[in-house]
Amino acid sequence: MARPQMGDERREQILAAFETCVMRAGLAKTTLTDVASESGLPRSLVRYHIGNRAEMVDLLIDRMVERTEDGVARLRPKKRAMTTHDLVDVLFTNTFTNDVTNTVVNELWYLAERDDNMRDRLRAMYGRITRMLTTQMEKDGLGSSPQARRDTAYAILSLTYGNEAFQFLGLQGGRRAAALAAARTLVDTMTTEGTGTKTKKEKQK
Amino acid sequence: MARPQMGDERREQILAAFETCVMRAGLAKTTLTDVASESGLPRSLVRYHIGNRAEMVDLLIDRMVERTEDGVARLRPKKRAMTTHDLVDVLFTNTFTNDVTNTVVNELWYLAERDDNMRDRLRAMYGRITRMLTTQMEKDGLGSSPQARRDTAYAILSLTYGNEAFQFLGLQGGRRAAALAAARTLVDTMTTEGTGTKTKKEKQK
DNA sequence: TCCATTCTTGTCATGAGTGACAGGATTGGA
DNA sequence: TCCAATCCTGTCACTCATGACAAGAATGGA
Repeated sequence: MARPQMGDERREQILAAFETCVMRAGLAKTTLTDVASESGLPRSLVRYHIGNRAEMVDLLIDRMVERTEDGVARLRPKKRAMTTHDLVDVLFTNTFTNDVTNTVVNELWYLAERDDNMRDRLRAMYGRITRMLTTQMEKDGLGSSPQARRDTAYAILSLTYGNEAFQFLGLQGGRRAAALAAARTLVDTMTTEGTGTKTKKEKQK
Repeated sequence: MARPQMGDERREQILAAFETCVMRAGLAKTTLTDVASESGLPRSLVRYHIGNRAEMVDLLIDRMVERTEDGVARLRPKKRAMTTHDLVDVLFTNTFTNDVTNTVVNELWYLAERDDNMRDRLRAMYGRITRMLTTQMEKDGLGSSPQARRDTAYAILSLTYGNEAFQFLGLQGGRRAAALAAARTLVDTMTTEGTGTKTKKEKQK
């Protein structure tokens, strides 16, 4: 062949610039020209390596979903045995905490409003987190049935997501702790497996 | 004077059309031409009555905030005395349940991402709901301190909001009940006022 | 009737964003 | 040296949304 291929590097460079632009102005308002000047490349070169705007957006979406899924997956191998409480803690402190990823993921939610496929992808993403929670609960002997575990996991995830939204809104400064405490309460009030007794007043050892 | 003023009617007509367009395609992608053809008016007439695009958007925002606040305010005079549980029920079943308003409010959240003023308005809106909750809790003798009440109210609101998001996502069909149950649990696990006795348990701190 | 006010129509210039493409430059291998 | 793949540059035409405005129509009061 001939000239060495710069394609991958260029694409990376362009997508990074794209992210920066989206962060600054939002997806809808980011133009090819913006991305070009942000990346220091002429627009035609961006077009050459990335394709048209739609393709560029698709690439960004893949990138974001992949990154988030990786983040979620990395939670699991937490060295020593993990309790449901630990997992909940991690959800509140790590998962939705990265500004740049978060902002772009918000864009994905916005897209999902009118894009079935995007909705599916998000659903899969959060479904995975839910499953991770229920699995952990089961390991810990929490919940009287799969249904009960799913319910609580769903509530916790909702709480996490809503908290993140209001946190961003700046509705009071330090309310994250309150949401976390509430999530812990939800875990504590689950019935224990087998016995069917409630742990309501039981301090978790 | 002279010709009768159509201004108000026209503006109403236009804003209604605007809403429909936003519902269909999103705020960013809705053009003056879209609104015009949706309302059956020529574009220049839309411009005459509404002004430029920015002013039109401002009007829509006012309209949405006002409508939501009205909806919230209307929760209060619920005939007979209301319990905190009732209020929570209403939050889950009534507040975030109107498709058209909801979709547009979502747009407001999206705007808030990069608009300080919008963020302030949303904060005020949800702050009002929070206050309504804490007030009711106090009436019912729930919570050991204003701080505790605010914490729980915040958690419940987060839960409500997150649930609404996932509900929209279609993450499982009927999980709304699970979120509501969780919210009720949070209320039930509050300490009671004055006596210092616990409703169900107390292990927090 | 006249007229000021308000509404309505149609058209234009401008600018932004996009996709397309012709042609040049660079590079490693035959 | 030559060649072919790959990368890069500059420019063009097209579409679309916007703001501006001139000119006309309707209407109720003086």
